Amino acid sequence: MAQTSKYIQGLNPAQRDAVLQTGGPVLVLAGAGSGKTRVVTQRIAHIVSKKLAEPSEILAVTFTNKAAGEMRERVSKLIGKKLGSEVVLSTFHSFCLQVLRQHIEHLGFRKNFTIAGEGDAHTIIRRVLDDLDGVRESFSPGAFRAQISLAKGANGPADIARDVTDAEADPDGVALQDKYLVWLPEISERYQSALRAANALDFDDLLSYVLKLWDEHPRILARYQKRFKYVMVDEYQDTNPVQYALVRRLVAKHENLCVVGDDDQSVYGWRGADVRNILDFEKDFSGAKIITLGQNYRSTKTILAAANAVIAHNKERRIKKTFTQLKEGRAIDWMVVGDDEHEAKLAAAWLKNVREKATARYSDFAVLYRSNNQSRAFEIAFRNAQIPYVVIGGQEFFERAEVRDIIAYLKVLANPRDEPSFLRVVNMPRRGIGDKTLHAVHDLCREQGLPFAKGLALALKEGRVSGPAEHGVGEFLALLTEFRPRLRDGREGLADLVGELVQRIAYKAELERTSKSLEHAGLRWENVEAVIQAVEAYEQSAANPTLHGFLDESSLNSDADRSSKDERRKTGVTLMTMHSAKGLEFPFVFIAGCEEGLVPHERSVRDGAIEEERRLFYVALTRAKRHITLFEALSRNRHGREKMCETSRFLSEIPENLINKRIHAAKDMVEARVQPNKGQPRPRKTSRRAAKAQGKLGA
DNA sequence: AGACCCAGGTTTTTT
DNA sequence: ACCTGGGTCT
Repeated sequence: MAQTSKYIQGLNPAQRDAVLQTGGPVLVLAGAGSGKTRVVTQRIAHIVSKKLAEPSEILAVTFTNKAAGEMRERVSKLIGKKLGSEVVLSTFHSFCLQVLRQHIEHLGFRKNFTIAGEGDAHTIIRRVLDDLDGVRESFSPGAFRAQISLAKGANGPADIARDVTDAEADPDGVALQDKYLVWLPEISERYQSALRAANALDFDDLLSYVLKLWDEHPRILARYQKRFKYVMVDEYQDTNPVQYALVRRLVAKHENLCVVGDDDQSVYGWRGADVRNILDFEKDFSGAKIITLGQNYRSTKTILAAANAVIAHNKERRIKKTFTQLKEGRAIDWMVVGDDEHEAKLAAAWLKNVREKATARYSDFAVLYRSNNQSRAFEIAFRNAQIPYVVIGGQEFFERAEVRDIIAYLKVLANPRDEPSFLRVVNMPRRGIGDKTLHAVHDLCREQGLPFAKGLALALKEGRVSGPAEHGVGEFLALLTEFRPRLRDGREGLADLVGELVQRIAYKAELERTSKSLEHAGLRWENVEAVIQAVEAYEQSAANPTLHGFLDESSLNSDADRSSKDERRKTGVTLMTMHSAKGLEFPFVFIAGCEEGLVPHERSVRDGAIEEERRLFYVALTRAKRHITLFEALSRNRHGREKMCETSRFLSEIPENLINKRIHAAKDMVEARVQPNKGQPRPRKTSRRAAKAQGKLGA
């Protein structure tokens, strides 16, 4: 140990290599459960302790705030709180936001720009489509939004242009659903200029504008290159082309780049992640060292063998051997059930059974499914069986209408040009300001390049606002003029001010007026109170709290709910999608809906994305430490129709000796299965009832 | 402005 | 089945 760092103790040889290999580009291929986070954190500690760099000269990038938080905690445990806090450890987006808060004026934005969330982006696109004849009727805003985001993450507008030229060159070759590509450049351009006019950036802009900044201002880039002697990227298989380009620029000087990831766990291709980044690493960074962390510390031999066998069917991958020294464990159980209801009921009974036999806690179990709507049956069954549970996913806190209302007020106060936010609050609560007034003001602003609030004031002064709107406009302007300086000068508490603002607009009364029931209004009011609490929490934690600081944090932290969910996860069964399960582990994992159409999903089959679906199934399997139960339904309620299902192809890829198949469904249904589509027509109810009756025998 | 009705769509999610 | 969004009527 004489000359090695104390931070390599207790590591296996591969992990040690990864920690010690600090110079030059390194790819750490970290199989599931191979102690990846441990390697990254110890590597940072090693660099600091060997004085290879100051903590502030190390940049570690993750994808989620949660991952960043956990990593910071673990680094702090190793090198102390003070040094730990100096390491630049953040998500791609928050790192880029910091860069832009300093330099955005080079790109023609004002320093007080706001971030347009998904809701804002949607609103802008809707308005863009309204201005274009005939587009709104044929296409939904969502399709454009998704496509624009993809293009911006891919390589900027150039990619859109190329797609469209292809489409125009061969109009007949374009599938009907791709016809909207023709509209894309126009809409994309209008969307971008609307954002620019609003002095706002969407999430993709945060990244691509940093790239632009660095490319147009090499001296700014040089400062960052010089500062960050060591750069690490977690979950590298999830990076998109823009993120790849950012990393590439940043490390061009020192070339001390360490990326960590697992190509077999790349499940975000549909949102722009490019597996080639990890597959081609040594081509992109010459002289790269590749270190494989193959030892799995999580799962039994059975589970790992099953997962390995499944993933071996993929062609596009780096072959890596993963192994475990843990014991054999119990065979995987494969439950064949009648339908989705039966699936959930059997799962509940089976769960209780396993919990008792293994003296496990509810929190040791997770139910994983492909799509969120599958949670419903489990929620009902678990409630009936008195099994505590938490559903992860669904609507995010900051996307709820009442929360967005309050945030929109704050955004307008922070950035008077923020048009989507402005339009959201100008007549909320009702002030008699309708379309007529807004159109007039909008034109005025466009003519003179004024922020909305200024335009509103001018319109009022010039008598362009008439009738009931006049009073309302005056009231609204008074609100802005009063609160803007008070929020800006920082003499009063932020949370207090927000509370006062909410009072002033009589928001509680507004909720009571617009809600279906008083109870519903109460729930929504709780969310408003939660916003104020979030402001308070931010004020406590930030060194120098500002309104912008809070808005930035809440934009980039849409999962403010997360901590409360994490708390509840400690007491109950976790219900979530396979995607959200990535990075987590549970002693007992139930995988629901192992059928063609769900895993792999029918749309992925159509798009030819089978390998990604297989990786998703692999992720699901490798979440389990002790035991997996697979559920397969013979028929399933899809969009209100009962449909016969076929077994997921992935189940046949698991060696038979690792599986214990049990048929719980009614015999006649199993027989009907032999010829799935030609089976004699049978009233749906009958088979359902049969399945239910049989369900009681389960477990 | 708000209630009501019909049509369409429906994977995965973070920032 | 269920939710959203848009259009229409009061």
